[in-house]
Amino acid sequence: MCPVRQLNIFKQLPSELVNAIENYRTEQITLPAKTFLYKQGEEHTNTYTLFSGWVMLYKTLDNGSRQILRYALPGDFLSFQADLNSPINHSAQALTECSFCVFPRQSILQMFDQHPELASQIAWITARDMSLSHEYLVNIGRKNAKERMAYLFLDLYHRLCTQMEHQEQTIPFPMTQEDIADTIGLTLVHVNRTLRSLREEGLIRLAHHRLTILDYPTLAELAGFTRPADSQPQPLL
Amino acid sequence: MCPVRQLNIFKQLPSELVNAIENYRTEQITLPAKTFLYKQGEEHTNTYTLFSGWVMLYKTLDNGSRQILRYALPGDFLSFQADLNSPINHSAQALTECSFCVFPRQSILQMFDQHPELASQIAWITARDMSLSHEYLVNIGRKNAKERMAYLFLDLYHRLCTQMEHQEQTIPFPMTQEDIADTIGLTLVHVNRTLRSLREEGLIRLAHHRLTILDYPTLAELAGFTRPADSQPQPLL
DNA sequence: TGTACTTATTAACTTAAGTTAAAGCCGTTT
DNA sequence: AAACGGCTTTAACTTAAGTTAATAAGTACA
Repeated sequence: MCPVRQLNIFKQLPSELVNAIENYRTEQITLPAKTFLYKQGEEHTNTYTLFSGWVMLYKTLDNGSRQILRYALPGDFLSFQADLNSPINHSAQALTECSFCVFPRQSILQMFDQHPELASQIAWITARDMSLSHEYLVNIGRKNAKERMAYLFLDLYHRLCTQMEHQEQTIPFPMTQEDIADTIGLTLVHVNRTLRSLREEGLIRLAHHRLTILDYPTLAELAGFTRPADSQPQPLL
Repeated sequence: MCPVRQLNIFKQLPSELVNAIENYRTEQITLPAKTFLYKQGEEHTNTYTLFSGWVMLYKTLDNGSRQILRYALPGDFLSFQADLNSPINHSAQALTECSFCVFPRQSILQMFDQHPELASQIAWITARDMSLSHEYLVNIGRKNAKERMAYLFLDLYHRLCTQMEHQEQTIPFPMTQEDIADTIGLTLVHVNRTLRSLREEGLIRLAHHRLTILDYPTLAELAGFTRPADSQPQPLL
């Protein structure tokens, strides 16, 4: 049984409701790093919540290039899309070993039926993801290489800290420089150059898949990063 | 009373439900072109559905630049954000004269209470907007100027056609070249150059705020545009 | 019907980021 | 510990897009 209680999606629900949900059959699965949870173009019948590990979500273009849409962290809700009957429009690939709770469409349908509060939680979560997606639009559309990278680092740093009560300046960083490039709309080579420059200015340290924020204020100023309001799920309206 | 029945958000609801909703007090307002529905940083207590006209939604950066997030077309749902208690994180400005249905937070709260199906409609709509936002991330992050512009034109063309049973190759185009620039992450001057090039290749005509698609297949190929599945609201799960 | 303002157009020049290519590094496997 | 593969780093060169600036064309309204 999946430890449902700690997931974002269920965090603010009254506990008798959570108990009810735990009684639905939900499967828990584990994936090794680099494997796919699902691939763009597949039919999908499940939705997932990420329980542990990092997942990257991306779209692939006809010309073979890739745009990473989002890094999913523990608690995030995956594979929810407007048209559940169409093939899924992006891929989800594990960056580290990951575990998920699986909700077959049928279970969700039943849960919605019996506990309509859930739908408003889903709306809430989708709206929060939307807001993140808008931030990244601004980031890619209107900032230069250093600013984009600083923003990416701070966003991940913050999302991880709020998720995990994690309070160091160092976070795990499982992505490669190519992943960074495909996230912020640059090339691998330019990411490397920019990284060097941030390093030489003493703003960050990034090595062996660990990122350290050395000068938070300067980095935040550079990124145009304003600490997001601490966003716990809450009654929608 | 707002002609609620035709709005996206209510389209698939059973008609006795729509009747119930029409009984809530909803105000209808009209705004002239170039005025604001709301501005980034304001507290907001209403949500809106756009009934007629075009609205642009954008974020403003500290350095004064602007990233347009989305053009809202008739039927779209506005000002819904994850944290309804925080100041709104973007601005909404009318591009043409617009009319809206206003739903005070209190009305929505009541409606949700009595008709939980509404929440899943909201989730559906938010997920659809999310998908559009992802498309634009790909567009800005991984395409060159001509491709981005071709994509923007085709997206608007399609969204307008599905909305309005509009079946010409010419659509109204109320934005300036500066607006285009702030949508696809380019400068005004480069937009003008790119526009000329598309015009010289006989792909489009754009003048006096009207856009004509002259060579759809070539434009679609260039943009990497695949016609989105006709996305009518539908039962969520 | 002219004046004022906003939008569009073009040219000349600069620069940030892309491309290609070659080494070097690191972790894993045998 | 050698050999392999995937990452990272750097350099040299190219180019797409940015900048600045000047002119022209629309549009609104007094």
